[in-house]
Amino acid sequence: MARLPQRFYRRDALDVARDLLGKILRRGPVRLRITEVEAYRHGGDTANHCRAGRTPRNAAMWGPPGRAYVYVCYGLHQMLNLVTDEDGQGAAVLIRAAEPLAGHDVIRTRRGGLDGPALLTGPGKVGAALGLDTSFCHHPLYRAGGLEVLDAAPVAQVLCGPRIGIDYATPEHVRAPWRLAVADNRWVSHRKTLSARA
DNA sequence: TCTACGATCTTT
DNA sequence: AAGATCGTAGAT
Repeated sequence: MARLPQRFYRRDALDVARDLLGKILRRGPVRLRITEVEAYRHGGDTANHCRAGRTPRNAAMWGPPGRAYVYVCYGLHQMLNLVTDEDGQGAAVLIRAAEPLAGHDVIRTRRGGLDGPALLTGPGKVGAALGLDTSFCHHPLYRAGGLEVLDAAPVAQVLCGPRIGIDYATPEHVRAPWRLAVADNRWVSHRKTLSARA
């Protein structure tokens, strides 16, 4: 399948998040099917890294869309985001989980190789599997080479629920069901707090 | 400079 | 239930 064009990302993060489910992340021999995502939206989302304005860390998140925003969490996890919306909005989709399709022999986690069914459920594991670090900030995902996102068949049924680890946000945004996941798939974290979505 | 704190993961 | 582990942001 072809790479997703830049215009795919140039709309609201929640819409992009929904349509990213089932798409393919590729880096070299490694291919991962996206199974769980979170939208960090423009317009006052108090969980969004851009909520307090532009900083050196979040620079890539302000656009242009279709590029990577990677940041370090808890000092050790490399978190992959795909930048969305128009330039200057400060929005992105966090990749929370993925199903390994190819490159199993190359995929690594913090503990070593791919050795169990629970792996790649959690954003830190996705970043490790793709060997990412903050130097991937601004990397264009719609161009050939390095890290790419490929088109694939749409997902039939989607689950949704509140985002994980954002208790610092306002109650409205803590509750917002902006975490989306592929239904009936084992590569999804925090299943208990997900439910059916229209 | 100093300090507090994570869009987490693992082990206990 | 809590420790690991360190870059970032905001305060000083």
